[in-house]
Amino acid sequence: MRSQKSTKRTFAEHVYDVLRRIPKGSVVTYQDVAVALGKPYAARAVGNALNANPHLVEVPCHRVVRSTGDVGGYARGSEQKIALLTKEGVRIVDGVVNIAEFRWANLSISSRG
DNA sequence: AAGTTGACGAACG
DNA sequence: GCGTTCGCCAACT
Repeated sequence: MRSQKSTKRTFAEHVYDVLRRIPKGSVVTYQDVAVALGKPYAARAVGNALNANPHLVEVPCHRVVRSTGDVGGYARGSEQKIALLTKEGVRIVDGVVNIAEFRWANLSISSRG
């Protein structure tokens, strides 16, 4: 089946596809998502993509946090983002998550797998 | 086509 | 360690 990323679609669409690979109880940084797409410097573009938030319920956008551990922002409010992560088992303190513990390392797209 | 914006990141002071 | 500045990329106007 190859990866469908060959399809034109916007950069944002690829972002949503990557977020769906994030398991419950784990989080990733904007940079990790950008790297997974092959653009390690597109962290801002990733954030911009999530800003549109067209699949708020299907894509776990709340599992994306900043490299500093700060939960960053959320279309529904950072409070909601923190609440969702906490309910999934992610430990958040003062709006900051320990990415050293919860950061997901298998974010690669892997054409086959 | 060109300029502005933004849920970021790293470097500088 | 904290606050500010520059730099990157894609989408929107």
